[in-house]
Amino acid sequence: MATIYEVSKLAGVSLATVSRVMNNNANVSDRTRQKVTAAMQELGYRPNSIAQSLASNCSNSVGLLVSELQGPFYGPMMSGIENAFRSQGKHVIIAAGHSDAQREQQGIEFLISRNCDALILHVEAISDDYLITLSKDKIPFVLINRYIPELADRCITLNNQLGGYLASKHILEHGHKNIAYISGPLWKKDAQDRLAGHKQALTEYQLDFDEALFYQGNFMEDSGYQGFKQLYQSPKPFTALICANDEMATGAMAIARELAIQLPEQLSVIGFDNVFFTRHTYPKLSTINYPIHDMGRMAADWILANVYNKNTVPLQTLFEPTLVARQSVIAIK
Amino acid sequence: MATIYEVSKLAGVSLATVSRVMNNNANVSDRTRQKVTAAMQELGYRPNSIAQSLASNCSNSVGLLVSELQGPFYGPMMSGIENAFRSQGKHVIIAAGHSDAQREQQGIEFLISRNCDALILHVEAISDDYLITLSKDKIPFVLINRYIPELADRCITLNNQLGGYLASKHILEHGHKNIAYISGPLWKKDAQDRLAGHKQALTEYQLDFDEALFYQGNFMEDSGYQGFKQLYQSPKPFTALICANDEMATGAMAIARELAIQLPEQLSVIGFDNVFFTRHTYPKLSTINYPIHDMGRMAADWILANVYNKNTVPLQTLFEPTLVARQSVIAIK
DNA sequence: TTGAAAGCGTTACCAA
DNA sequence: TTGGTAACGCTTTCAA
Repeated sequence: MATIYEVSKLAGVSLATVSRVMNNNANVSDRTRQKVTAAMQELGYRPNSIAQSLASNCSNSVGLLVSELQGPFYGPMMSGIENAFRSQGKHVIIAAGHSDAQREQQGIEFLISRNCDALILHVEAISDDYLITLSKDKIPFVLINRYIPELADRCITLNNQLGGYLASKHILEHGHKNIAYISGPLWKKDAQDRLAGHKQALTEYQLDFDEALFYQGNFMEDSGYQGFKQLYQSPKPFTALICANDEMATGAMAIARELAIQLPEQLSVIGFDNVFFTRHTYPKLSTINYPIHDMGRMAADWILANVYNKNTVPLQTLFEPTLVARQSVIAIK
Repeated sequence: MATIYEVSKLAGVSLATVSRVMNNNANVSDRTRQKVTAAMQELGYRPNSIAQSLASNCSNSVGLLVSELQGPFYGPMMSGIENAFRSQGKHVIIAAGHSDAQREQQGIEFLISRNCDALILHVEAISDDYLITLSKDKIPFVLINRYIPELADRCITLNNQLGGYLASKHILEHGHKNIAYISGPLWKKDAQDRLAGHKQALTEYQLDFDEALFYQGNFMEDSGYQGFKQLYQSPKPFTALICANDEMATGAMAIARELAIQLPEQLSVIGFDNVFFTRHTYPKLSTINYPIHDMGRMAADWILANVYNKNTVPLQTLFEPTLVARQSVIAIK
């Protein structure tokens, strides 16, 4: 591989000059620039990005930590992020944290050891304290789907409470009064907020929240399955079910069908997230849109602006969910 | 950040010695090793991986090019790969090629410019010739889901023909005789092979392949939808539908339902790939399992063995599909 | 506008 | 078993 040294020799200029035309930075005369460019072409020169990183103290890489590489939620987020960075010549290094505090921490350390210029973190289990401490290090990072007051400006979040409210309101508007709710694990802030939104809507409609119609799941399909089974066995009847995410809604629909419940005639169901497979369920699942792709893009923009000093779109940290009404919610008879 | 130099000073040894204990390579006396380790600890020393890369001419990074970061297929593959590498201290840089020749090529060049030690490529549009030429460069790579005779030892593939055969046989065993087929784009080898397997099964059952019951889709959901619509309008009746992947099967099921066709009573459907959402369809989709996670892992193992000289599991390049019988295929009445 | 030279933080070779 | 020192391929002052 040709080096900058060979280019400079062939072009009859100094290293510094070659470096300048590469970064088309300083003032280089047209004539010189041409000579250098020609030499590069002739040698098929490609700058060594590692050497550039070492000399400039900038690796042009950003670390991305997600809970899972698979599953419907993170794909669109990664996609938005990769896109934004690649067009700017930055690359993204991925790691999975598996919603486990220790593995998340290992992931972060791994990414740091890779000399990333910045981090995008979708972490769930790691403590606020750890992140606050981390923010005192020199490595910049942005948080997706997590709000820590001390780090407010780098938290890109969804208004989960509003989402929960919209879901419940949609159900309530269809005349349902006996509504079951399967939540996410309540140690997670988003699960809490979605539930809070639900309660808010209930209050608005002068309905009481009924513990007997509540089940705490873990955001995974199977807990929707188990949750529904349990709720169904309770003496309380209900005509609608709100699930705090689409995966649990899918699990619930599966068991409902096994129990020979007609959907949506006998039971209206609504999910949350609007992952792509909600289009594949039958009936098509009504849900709340989580603009995760855009939020990923925004995280990338934040870093482009704050770390790489690029001009980007105006930064935004709070995103709004919207209702996606499909066919799984119908008016009560 | 502490450097190796400060460590050497604090420990009272040379740079070389510190480097040795880091790579716990050469013969270092216990006493010296201890001193150095203590010094590292005291300074909170972390090696600079960029400098290591430059000096050792090894970036410890491998590039991963997939068609899409989102969608159900690539997640499990990326997951298998990331896992295998991280446990070995390698990191993976991702890029998307979007099934477009030019973007795939740009992706490869981008990854090369990042000084990856090796590449894992899931490319569809780029030509064999390009890849053969690339193989003459010094950068090693392995191909997933693509077979090029000249590069046979680095092609990790599925026996797609067998898969197509299994799918059709499953349908045939249930007594169906009028079978429609929605294929992938036939410029893709996997689409061809799956179709060939279908024809093979047909022959075995002494049935003719009927052009009127064939539609060429593009592996995307909507082409399943459109394909079914068209097939259904043709005068030929059919009792079973084979789709060359699960996404198209989902699209087909959606329109079938719109047309008030009872599934699976009036129409049996089988897909291909066994992506996770096949569990969410109704009826649950029978399909052919594509062990993409394992194949990703194997690609990683190949690189670990051939590029990083690690001992791994025995290498395997050809994988076998298996039938996953669920509820979308029933015997003809 | 250009060049010389000192880094950047390691590894790896050659001596001792 | 250790140390000295030249790479690795660039960027970035500082001078000219």
